[in-house]
Amino acid sequence: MPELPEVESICRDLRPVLKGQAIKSALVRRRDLRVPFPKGLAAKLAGRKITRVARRAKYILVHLDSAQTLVLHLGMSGRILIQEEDYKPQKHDHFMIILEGGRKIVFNDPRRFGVVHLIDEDEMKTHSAFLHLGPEPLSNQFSGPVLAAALKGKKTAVKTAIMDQRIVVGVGNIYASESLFMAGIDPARLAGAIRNDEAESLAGAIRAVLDKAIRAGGSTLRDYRRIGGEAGSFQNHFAVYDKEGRPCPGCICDIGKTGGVRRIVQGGRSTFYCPGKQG
DNA sequence: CCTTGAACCTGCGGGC
DNA sequence: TGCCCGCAGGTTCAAG
Repeated sequence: MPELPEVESICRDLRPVLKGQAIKSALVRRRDLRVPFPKGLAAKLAGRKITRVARRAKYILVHLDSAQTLVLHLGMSGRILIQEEDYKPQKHDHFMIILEGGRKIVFNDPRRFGVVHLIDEDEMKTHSAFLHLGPEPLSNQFSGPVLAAALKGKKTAVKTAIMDQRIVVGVGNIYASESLFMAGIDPARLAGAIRNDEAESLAGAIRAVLDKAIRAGGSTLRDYRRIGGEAGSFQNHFAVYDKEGRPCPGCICDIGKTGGVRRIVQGGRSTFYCPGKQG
């Protein structure tokens, strides 16, 4: 489900709700998601105060006054929803934090590809989840030259490469297709064959697409919601994702000839592109 | 080291 | 109606 824009939107929504709040209790309703819940999680959260909420890659970071950080990953279908005191757990509500005052922060994830860690503050760089992450695309750590260097020598398709979290974080299946369209690059091109000027354009496109998507509150296809249950709206602005057979925006190609937006499978994932603009 | 493909899990929509 | 298939915003692990 969530790529960087969705996770960032959730963090921004969560920040004013959680910052400075004390945790009354927590409820763990099954022993694992993709990996087991941390041992003694509920006991370690009870009584803690939340100091700040941040994001790294597709992880939500809830910093606590115990010099520990609650790390949440939403996998494909995860949601975080704010509920009031009288809320009763529903299907796939696996984990819940109850704040002083009664509000509940609910982690719901049908497919259970999500992850919850509790790590020491000083593990932020050494923990296996963060060890091999690439640069944040919206930071000044990321640029055309940085991307060009990371793609150099890679034998995978450029589309697969920009979804590799070691190259750049936060880009998933939707925004990979959208960024390559904006940059006018054929997704099947070999990463190692991307020229410097193309890497420059692609880096800019990644930033622009992610930024626009954040401002739209992310993309809602099925599972993703804001913390109040509202949908994002960037799905209304997709150029190519899930648009097979349709013309791309402002298309000048002969649809009768090209067949419009094309869908291919790369690394087991759907890729959408315009054969005219990205040929 | 690198690359690829399968696996993890539930739900939904389409075709028969 | 029911069943089977393919498909879905991600990551990890084994095998080549």
